[in-house]
Amino acid sequence: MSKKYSIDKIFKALADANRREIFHLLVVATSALSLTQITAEFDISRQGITKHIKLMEDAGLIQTHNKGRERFCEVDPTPLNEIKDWLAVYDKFWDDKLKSLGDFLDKKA
Amino acid sequence: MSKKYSIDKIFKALADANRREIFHLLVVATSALSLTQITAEFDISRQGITKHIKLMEDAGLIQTHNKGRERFCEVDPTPLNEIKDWLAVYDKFWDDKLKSLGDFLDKKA
DNA sequence: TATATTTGCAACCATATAGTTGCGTATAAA
DNA sequence: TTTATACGCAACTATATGGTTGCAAATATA
Repeated sequence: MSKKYSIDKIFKALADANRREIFHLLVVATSALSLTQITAEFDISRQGITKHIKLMEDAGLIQTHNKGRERFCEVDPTPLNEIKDWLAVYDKFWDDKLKSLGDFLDKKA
Repeated sequence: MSKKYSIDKIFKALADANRREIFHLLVVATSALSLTQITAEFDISRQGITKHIKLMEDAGLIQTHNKGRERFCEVDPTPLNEIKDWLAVYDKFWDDKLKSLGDFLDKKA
């Protein structure tokens, strides 16, 4: 089970409020949205949106497909698992640490 | 319960392999580490490390204190909760969606 | 066919990032 | 007191980021 996406790119993609809003918009949308539709929800230009989409696509968070002259975007939450896995390592570490502290205290008692 | 740390800064702090390694080093360390001690583990200069530490300190992921001529760093995992909270929103969203799909199918059956 | 819409590409700008080096200063050790 | 260590500050470089505009091409509509 090799890592499909770069965790650097995933963290970077999420480290921007506009991109997180785009992500949110695509999550709650009932269907794929075109670049123009997404642009309509923001104060930045279409090219700005395009760049954000590109970055998120490279991170695996968004998938796109062309239909006619339009380009539709939809969200793919899979890469979020990389972040969850990264976090889980430390949760486990601190959990184990607490447990061994408990064992230590039990022995003393 | 207001958000103490900027989620932008937290994501940004973690979006760099060197910084994640510094974080890891400080997690597994049994005590606080000085800048020189941290620098010894990396291929970049002390000033480079200093800059990374600053960024992580601004994100709340590291706390520092001076002792004599040395500056000690230790990790603070609290800001990771901001990320967990952010992720949880979407977990809940998709969970609810699945549940209502289940309800829908139950009614049809 | 002529016009309007959606997009991509390229150039550009300002600022941030990731890194360096040099130097001065404070603290500790000889 | 002299020397060595740990650090901060400032300047500098190269590249990335977040944004813009203008223009051309493809597709849809009148």
